[in-house]
Amino acid sequence: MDRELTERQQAVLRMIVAEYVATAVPVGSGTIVRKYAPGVSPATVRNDMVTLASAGYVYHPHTSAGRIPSDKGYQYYVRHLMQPGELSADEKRMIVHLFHQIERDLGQWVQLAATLLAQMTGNAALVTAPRVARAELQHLELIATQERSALLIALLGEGMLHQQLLVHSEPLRQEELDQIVRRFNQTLRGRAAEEIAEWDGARTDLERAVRDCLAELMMRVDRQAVPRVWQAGLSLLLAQPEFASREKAQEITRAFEQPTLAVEVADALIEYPGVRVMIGDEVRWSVLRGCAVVGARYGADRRWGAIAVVGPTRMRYDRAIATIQYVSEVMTDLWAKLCG
Amino acid sequence: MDRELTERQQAVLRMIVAEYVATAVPVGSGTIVRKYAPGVSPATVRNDMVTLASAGYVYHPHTSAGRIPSDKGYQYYVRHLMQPGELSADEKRMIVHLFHQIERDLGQWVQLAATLLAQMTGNAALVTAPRVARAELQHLELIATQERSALLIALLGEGMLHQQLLVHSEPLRQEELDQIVRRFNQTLRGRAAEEIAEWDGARTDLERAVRDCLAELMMRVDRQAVPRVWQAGLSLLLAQPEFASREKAQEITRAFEQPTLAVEVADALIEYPGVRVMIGDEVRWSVLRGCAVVGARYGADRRWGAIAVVGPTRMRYDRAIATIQYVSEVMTDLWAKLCG
DNA sequence: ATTAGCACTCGCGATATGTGAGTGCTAACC
DNA sequence: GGTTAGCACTCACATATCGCGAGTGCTAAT
Repeated sequence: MDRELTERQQAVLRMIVAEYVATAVPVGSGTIVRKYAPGVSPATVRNDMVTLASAGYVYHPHTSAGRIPSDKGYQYYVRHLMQPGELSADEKRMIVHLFHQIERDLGQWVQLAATLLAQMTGNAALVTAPRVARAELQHLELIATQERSALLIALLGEGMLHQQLLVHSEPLRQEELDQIVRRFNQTLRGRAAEEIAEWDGARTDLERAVRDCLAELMMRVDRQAVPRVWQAGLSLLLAQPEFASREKAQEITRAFEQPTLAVEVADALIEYPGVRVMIGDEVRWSVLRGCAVVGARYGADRRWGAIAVVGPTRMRYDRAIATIQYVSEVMTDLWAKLCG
Repeated sequence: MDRELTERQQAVLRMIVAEYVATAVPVGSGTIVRKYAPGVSPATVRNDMVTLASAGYVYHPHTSAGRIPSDKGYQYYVRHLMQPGELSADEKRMIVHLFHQIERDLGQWVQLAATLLAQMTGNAALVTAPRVARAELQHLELIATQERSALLIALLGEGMLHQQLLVHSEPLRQEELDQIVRRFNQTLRGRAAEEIAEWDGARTDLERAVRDCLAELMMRVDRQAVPRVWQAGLSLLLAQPEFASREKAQEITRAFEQPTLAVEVADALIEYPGVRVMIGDEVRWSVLRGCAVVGARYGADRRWGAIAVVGPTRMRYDRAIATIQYVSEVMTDLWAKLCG
């Protein structure tokens, strides 16, 4: 069953994938001959198709229809047949330009990445902000807002700001807070949530309150499996014939509404370097049944975020891979520049 | 044409709206008699229906179908016929509880509002973070991150944090930055972007760089018509029969993907106090054709955010209004507590 | 190994038909 | 005058039927 494919069988599979990705219509032997391989007879192509079908690379929805690549067929295509795509110089310029335009606004470029990926690939995109396994304090600030309350701001190891309200029983003075901030920053830099919670260097009630508030914030960040998530391009997905039926459309929309999905996808992508392609049963999330995911991590050190394109298995893999590859590189560079 | 409706005609309109909202099926005279008004004959109801139809409150899709409320009919219903709904004590408790659970995480409760509104009304929800017409500096912070770059953090009048990267030609020392921060906070508190840009109190290159960076950030906030926007419940909308067709589904999905929509809706809601109901042609955004919007502002002073429920005109208006009413109150209280 | 020939399959769109919920109208009724 | 029974009429919707044609699988010839 699983014996080697001949040259021509591989070519036929490649053609079937290319044609089906482009048209979403089952590909018949006639179409192949007409468009791709003049000089061979349809019957010959049909014979190869039978081989491909019995090996599980293609199938037909019913007897008198053309062939459709199976998940296994797409996997084989991506691994052995596809010639790697490359973004045009113009596109690369545009990407770099867009990212550098908003270079200074840390919050926005993750959202830009999602929009960009969606537009360039014609599919939906998921992007998560970088996350560390364990939050470490990088810098603390306290701002008095009302008489007895202050805003506690923590810059954590992953380079993101987090905030929490601190309410105290006594009136607060900004100078007092500044002093505490200075001491805490000197002493607690690089510490994790538990270490801060157990730290016994707090001398006053207020210091203890700040310590507890900070520890609580960091524990929340640790616990919270939901870093900030961006997505884009759901409407592009709904335009694909795969999601023409109402159930499918609702299913995918619901899937995109739960932020946990993006987080789980990101967790998988963060494990290894490089672009990862998941097709069919390789996509382990049941809500994404029938979808393919192309993604990669970005960032550095142990601070990784993830970018991904989600679409039907009938997808321009070459383009998706090239886009993910390039955007993740640009973001990694930018990230290095931004937070050392 | 526009003469007063009789008691019974009003009752019939109310029944048509109630039944159509519940079932989404055109309402016939038989159904009305069977379910709501035993003792009257279908012919009588039909006569009233003719009156309602010629006054423009109802119509039928074709001759031999039941009646459907028109936009005008819904408007009349909301203004004259509907008995105001009220959330149950349990629901109120739940809302307050959920908001207080995350009370201290300023970033999350706007998102919670969206999810909550969507779930409680069965429609999509839009929520914008509070926004001021003109950004005013409340507090500044600078954190050295790399040798020549620092993170500039500004707490602005609307109570939200904004950040921007500051890159300098000379190495930066945190103590130096702290001094600048102290001076800037004393001098520039309450100032707007232009005032800061024109401020000539900066003495060193670094101070000038900080001033320019801060002014740039605040101008960006001013310029940027896009405050942070949350949405939820799109999948609930797609489950409604109004969006069963592919075009409708794509149209509404695309509408929700552009953040400008939420901003424009919010701008309209911020103008007046109280719950606002927009139906049919009262909804001025073409992408929301055929939709109704129930929304209100929240916050205080000149710092308003907006919450809104977006659904088909066939909507449980009583419930939507009660929910918006209550949630906006809770959020306004919370807001007052959080940022004075 | 390749190809021409051919009978066969079956989804799809077009057409026809029956059904029934619901209407509008008229005339009788209270 | 408002209300109601009676009745012919309308029209979307569901179901059944049918022809078309793209595409297959098999066989036998090259």
